[in-house]
Formats: sequence, structure tokens, C-alpha cells
Amino acid sequence: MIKSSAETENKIKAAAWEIFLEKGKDGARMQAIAERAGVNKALVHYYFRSKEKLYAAVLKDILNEVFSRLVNIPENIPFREFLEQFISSHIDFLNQHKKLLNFIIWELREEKDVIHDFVDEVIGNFESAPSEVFLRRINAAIQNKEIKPINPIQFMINLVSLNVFPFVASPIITFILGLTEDEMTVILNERKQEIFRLVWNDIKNE
Amino acid sequence: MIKSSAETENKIKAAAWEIFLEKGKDGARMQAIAERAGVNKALVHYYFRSKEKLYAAVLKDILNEVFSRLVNIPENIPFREFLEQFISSHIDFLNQHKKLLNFIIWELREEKDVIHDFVDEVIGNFESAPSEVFLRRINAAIQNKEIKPINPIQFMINLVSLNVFPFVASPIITFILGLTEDEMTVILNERKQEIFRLVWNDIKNE
DNA sequence: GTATTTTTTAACCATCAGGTTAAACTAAAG
DNA sequence: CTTTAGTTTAACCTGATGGTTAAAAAATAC
Repeated sequence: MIKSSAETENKIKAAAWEIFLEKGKDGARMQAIAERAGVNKALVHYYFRSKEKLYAAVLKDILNEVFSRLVNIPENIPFREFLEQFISSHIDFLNQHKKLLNFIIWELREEKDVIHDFVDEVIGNFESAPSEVFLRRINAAIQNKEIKPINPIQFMINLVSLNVFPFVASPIITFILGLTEDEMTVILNERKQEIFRLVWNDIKNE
Repeated sequence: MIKSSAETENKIKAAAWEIFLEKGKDGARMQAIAERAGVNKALVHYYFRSKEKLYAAVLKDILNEVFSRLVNIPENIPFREFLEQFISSHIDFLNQHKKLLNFIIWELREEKDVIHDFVDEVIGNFESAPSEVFLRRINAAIQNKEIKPINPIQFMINLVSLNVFPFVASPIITFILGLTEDEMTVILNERKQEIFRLVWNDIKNE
């Protein structure tokens, strides 16, 4: 068994990440985190002092992960391809982290100053805010006449809604529509094409 | 001051509704519910025995409220108007109950059997499942050639995503886009038209 | 006015969860 | 081999929280 401060710290953080995502901040138990990490409660406190601090560390990691995905916007390709890639990579990401957005939306549901400062700090690490990059891309495409002169804000909200919501609400949707989990998986996979078709038809010139 | 068993029970349930929506099941405190209801903790237990039972009672009410809205689907009008009304009434509802869907999505995020049975019971109170009614309406419209032969499931998912997500994620969206709350309100209000425009353009025949 | 029901008061219990501590143990590094 | 850092053990403390109780008080019904 190797002893390494950094490794153990990451092991604990990884376990905490899982538990927080499953249970939320209130529902998560330090004991459960310790067990998942294969260590004991004392060690968790040894590394992170308190639940608050551990939560803060994990949330920072989570937000970093999400924002770095959002920022990852390819340049110098036609808007049509950009859009296809954007949707595709988003849905791949959501598929790999089914519980992530659910957690974020719940935990950041109130606009508290604490959260504000916190998200600010994380966003501050990127050269420009994710939405800025995206907005510029849209406006450029409008200038080029690649797409119709749409409302960029509404367009972004539409796009993100179509991408994210089915994953966030998938248990409920599955249940209400009376589907099996397999059927739902198929439907979610089809959404790459469905979403692209819908939004591209709406904005393409000609 | 009137003493009435039923009234007090409702008063407590209403308070519990609020607190559960704000804090979630794990975050809610019986003490807070009692205070919000203007009674004391003992009385809350006198009426509902335990937090579990109170939660169950409230959740049942909440699901009933939501499903009765979903089922409320006007017949005998052109699909175009039906769609307009559906979006409009949904968004009105979401505007009045900003925290509701957020809560539901979080609390029902896992497909536990307990939840299954529970939702089943609530849905059982309606003649036909909400999705059934909606599906029939879409298929009828396709038959009539009112709309193109679309995939009804994907259509429903698109529609609900576009309606619900911006409300569920509104704090985050507001923050990421750097908007004020007032600006966000304006944007949310514009969505009735935006969503209708987008989906109707997609499915209309000619 | 008396019986009944609702509501309060306030103390209390048990449990759980976050957090601490001290001592012992283990692995690695010098 | 000895020092040091990492890790375990297990007991413990404290506060919060769900839940209970018995008695008194207030409101209602008859």
C-alpha cells in the first residue's frame, strides 16, 4: 500500500464527489464519504477539517469541470458544424455525468451571495466567461449571414434547455411516459440529431 | 380564532409545502415548519405523527397539483391553438410555482420503487395518464395533416424541456449570462412566444 | 356549565451527525 | 535504526433534530 498525501486527498475528494452528487449537501454523511473512500472518518477530517470545507473543495472541482466543458468552443469552422459539435459534445458529457447537472441545479437554486462569490472565483480562472465566447460566436455567424438574425439569448437558452433537461429529468420522463430504462437510453441518444435538426432548421439562412 | 381540525391541518401542510420546496426533504426542519405554520412542534406531530408521513402527504398534494395541470388539455380546437394554450398555461403555472419543478426533479431523481408506487397512486386518480392524452392529441393532428409526421415522444420532450428548464435553472442562467433578476423575468416572459414560434415552425404543414 | 376537542407549554429522550482527541500503528525516507 | 508523515482505532463531546409526554389552557360543542 502506497502512502501519498496527494493520492489520499484525491481519493477522499472523489468519494465526496460521488456522495454529494447522490445525496446533495444536506443528505451526504461524512461517514458515508469515508467509507466510500476506504478510509475512516478521522482521516477525512484530518484532510479537510470540516464538511463545509470538503463541500467547497468538491463544488469548486465540479464547477471547474463543467465550465471547462462549456468554454471548449471550436473556432474557425462553419456555424453549422460548430453547432453540431457543441450539441454532440454536451450530450456526451451529460451521458458520462448523469447526476452532475441535477446536483448543480439543486445546490445553486438560490442566488445566495456565498454562491455568487464562489462561482465568480471559478469563472475567474477562465480568460473569458463561457457565455461571452458563445455569444460572440453567434453574433459573428449572424454578421456572416450564416444564420438568421435571431435573439442570441433565447437561442442559447433553447439550446441548453433541449440538451440538459432530458437528462436532469430523465427518471421522471421515463416514468411518466412508461418507458423502460433501455428505451429511454435510446431516446436520449437520438437527441443529438433531433436537437440539431430542430434548432438548425430554425436559424439557417435559406 | 376559529378552531378547526381541518383548517389547522391544512395550515401545517401549507407551511410544510413551502419549507420542503425551499430546503428539500433532507434540509427541512420540523421546527421550521411549525414556526411557518404559526403553531408549535408538538402540534405538527399531533397531526402528522412523523416527518416521513408529513412529507408523504405534502408530496402527494404536490404531484396531484402538477399532474392535474398536465392533464388539463383542451380538445376540439386546432392543434396550433392547442399548442399555444398549452405552452402559455404551463409557463403561467411555472411562474406561479417557481420552486415546484426544481423540488420535484431533485426529490424524484432516483427511480426508487417507493417513489414509483407513490407516483402510480397519484396518477391512478386520473382517468388516463397525462402523457396518453397528449400523445393522442399529437397523433390525431398528424392524421388530420395539421402537422408533419413527427416523432411524438421527441416532440413532447422538446416542448417540456423548452418550457421547464429555464425556470428550473433560472438562478444559474441569470448568473452565467450576467443578467439582473428583472432582465431574467423579461426573458422568461418572452419565452411563450419564442417556444411556440420554434416548435410550430418545426411541425406545421406548409 | 360541563364535556370534548384543540392547542400550548416545556421538559425530556434517544439518536444521529459533525467534529475532536490521544494513543497506537504503519510505511517510507534519511 | 530512527525519524517523520500518514493512517487507524476507538472513545468521546456537543449540538441538532426527530419525536414523546403529561399537564395545563383555550376554544368549541352540547
